[in-house]
Amino acid sequence: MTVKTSSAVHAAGECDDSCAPGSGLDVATAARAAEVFKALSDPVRLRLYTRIAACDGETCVCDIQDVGVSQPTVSHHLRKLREAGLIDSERRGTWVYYRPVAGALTVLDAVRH
Amino acid sequence: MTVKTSSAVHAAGECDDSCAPGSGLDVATAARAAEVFKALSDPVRLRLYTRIAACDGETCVCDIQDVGVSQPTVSHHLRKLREAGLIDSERRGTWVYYRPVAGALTVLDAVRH
DNA sequence: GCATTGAATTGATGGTTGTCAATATAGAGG
DNA sequence: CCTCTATATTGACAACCATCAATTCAATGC
Repeated sequence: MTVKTSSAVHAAGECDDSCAPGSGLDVATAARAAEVFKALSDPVRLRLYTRIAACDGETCVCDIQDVGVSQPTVSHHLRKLREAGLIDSERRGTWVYYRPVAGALTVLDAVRH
Repeated sequence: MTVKTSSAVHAAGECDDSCAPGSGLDVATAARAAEVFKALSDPVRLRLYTRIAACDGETCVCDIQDVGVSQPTVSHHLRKLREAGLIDSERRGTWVYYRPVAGALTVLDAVRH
């Protein structure tokens, strides 16, 4: 249902559900998708992730420290991304390497309708 | 994270930037994209948006009140979505109608690769 | 005018978040 | 052993957020 002229489309105290009531995401999908969106909702975190994801291989943490925040803050954001399942880390000697988790962003397609 | 064989890839005190240093989002784009992600980072807000976006036309607020939270909270979330530029509202008589802003999600493509 | 209904705002509250300084942990190399 | 360097963790603090009850605003109808 689309247009409704300002004439009395609605009965008293009742409004027509013009659009499908079951439309939109279900609760479970919305919860999971919201987690991913939340993980990417910070500018610093977004830049960290896109830099990691831009690499086909892996990225050394030492290469992505220049994002304007302190080292502990970078570590904090990387942990958030890891907990959200967007990236994966691996220690090799002194350095730690990060790489994107394949298919982690497919949940976002649920929004593109 | 799993430990791997430690072959000395890095020289002492210096780490190779194997990936392009200019990769990832620039500061401005990241800031804008993060706003959109943040607007969609709440389960309730996500369901509200997807229900509005699922409609080709417009959606009456009265049709999307059943998301498990109180009426003021729904209004609060709709305001957030409006401030983020994702939806648009219009009052017609007693009821208020919402519709998605076209192309508001194109920013998200910056992350998909 | 008054009463009613739908939606937005206000105020308060408990919880979460981003940030940094300080500290801890882990490995490499004496 | 000890020192040095690279990440991670802890603790603290201000800012923000999601939620609801109470109230206000807007429009309709009597």
